[in-house]
Amino acid sequence: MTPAGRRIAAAAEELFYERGITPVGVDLIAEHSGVTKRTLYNQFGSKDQLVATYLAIRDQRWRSYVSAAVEARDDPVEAVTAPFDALRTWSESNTRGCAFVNALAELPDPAHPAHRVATEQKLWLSRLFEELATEAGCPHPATLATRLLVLHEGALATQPLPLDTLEPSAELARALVRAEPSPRR
Amino acid sequence: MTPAGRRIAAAAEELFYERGITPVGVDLIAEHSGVTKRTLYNQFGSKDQLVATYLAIRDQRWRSYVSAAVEARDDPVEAVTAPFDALRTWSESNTRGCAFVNALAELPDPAHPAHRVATEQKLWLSRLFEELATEAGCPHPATLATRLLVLHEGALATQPLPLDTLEPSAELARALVRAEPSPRR
DNA sequence: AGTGATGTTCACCGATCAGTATACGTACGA
DNA sequence: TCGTACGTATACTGATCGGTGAACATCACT
Repeated sequence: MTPAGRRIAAAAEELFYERGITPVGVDLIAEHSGVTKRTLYNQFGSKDQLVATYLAIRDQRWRSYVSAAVEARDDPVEAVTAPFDALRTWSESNTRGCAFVNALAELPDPAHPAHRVATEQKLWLSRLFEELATEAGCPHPATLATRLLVLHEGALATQPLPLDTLEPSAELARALVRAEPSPRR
Repeated sequence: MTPAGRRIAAAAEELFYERGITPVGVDLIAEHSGVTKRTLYNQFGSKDQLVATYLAIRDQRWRSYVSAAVEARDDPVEAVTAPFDALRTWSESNTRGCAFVNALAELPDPAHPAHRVATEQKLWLSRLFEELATEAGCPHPATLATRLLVLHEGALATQPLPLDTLEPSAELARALVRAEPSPRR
């Protein structure tokens, strides 16, 4: 990606996330990245393609963030709920909720690339939970993974409320992991 | 509300929910309701006001739906998780997720009436869970209510995924209620 | 010296946006 | 019978939308 392309992507990421996709026009993105609209179209071809790139970048950054939190844990049991710890610090600087859920809300067309990216992101987290649960020796990793995914998404979705849901969700998640017998311990 | 006003509101509800708020113009709503744009503005004054009305109507319908499901339960313990049963049938004909979460994704401005409606809807459900938990004799209704709310929103948010999360969420919710000692039983 | 990629400037396209103006019809209640 | 509310019809405003055309500048690499 060229220098101008990177500036465009950075501006698009911030504007799309903070203000939503539909209400943000390509002119605004070009202006914020100090670039002509012509350059934007030379680099990305269309707004839809720029949206897809925006989501892909976000997905990559988020996965790296979660993976780092998981690998920082030595205890395999603690590693299972590490994504909840990552969610706490992540959402401190991402107060507009999940970019993918928001994108799906704005783009009803299932053929839009946003749907593929969003679905794969959630499935990635689900698989991660299942793998971690298996490594921790939990007897029913698939069931546990589904429960943890629901708790994770629920905590994320209730962030804008004047309730503290993140810590209770993480606490319940840890309880669920501990409740399952861990033969390897 | 006049007959024309009702037709406009009905068309707005369907279009806003199915296609999103921003991409649906007032011309389209007027056309779908068989009404002139002039009539639309005579009745609602502005698009923002129409959006607020749309969300208020949806909120009212949803609360009635959940309340009916709760009141249909004789056992107070089963009543606690009745909103999860309501969610199952509700989401069968509402496949685009939560209208309020979607609206927040499109309307970042916290001053928009959509934010107030959405927040109050979630808090209403939270209070409902707490009241039902209290009536069922649960010793920690506030804690349980937060957990049930997170599970509910999580199940709702993961609906578009090719995973069955609704039934596992409801099952876990019932387990949480049963786990708490119920002195009244 | 030549060539292709990157980027700029500026003007432009048709379509759509939210919202308004004016004038006319129709039904109902005082 | 007269006024008022409800609704229609058509035309219009200025702004913004996503996207394009054409000409020109800069730089690196061969």
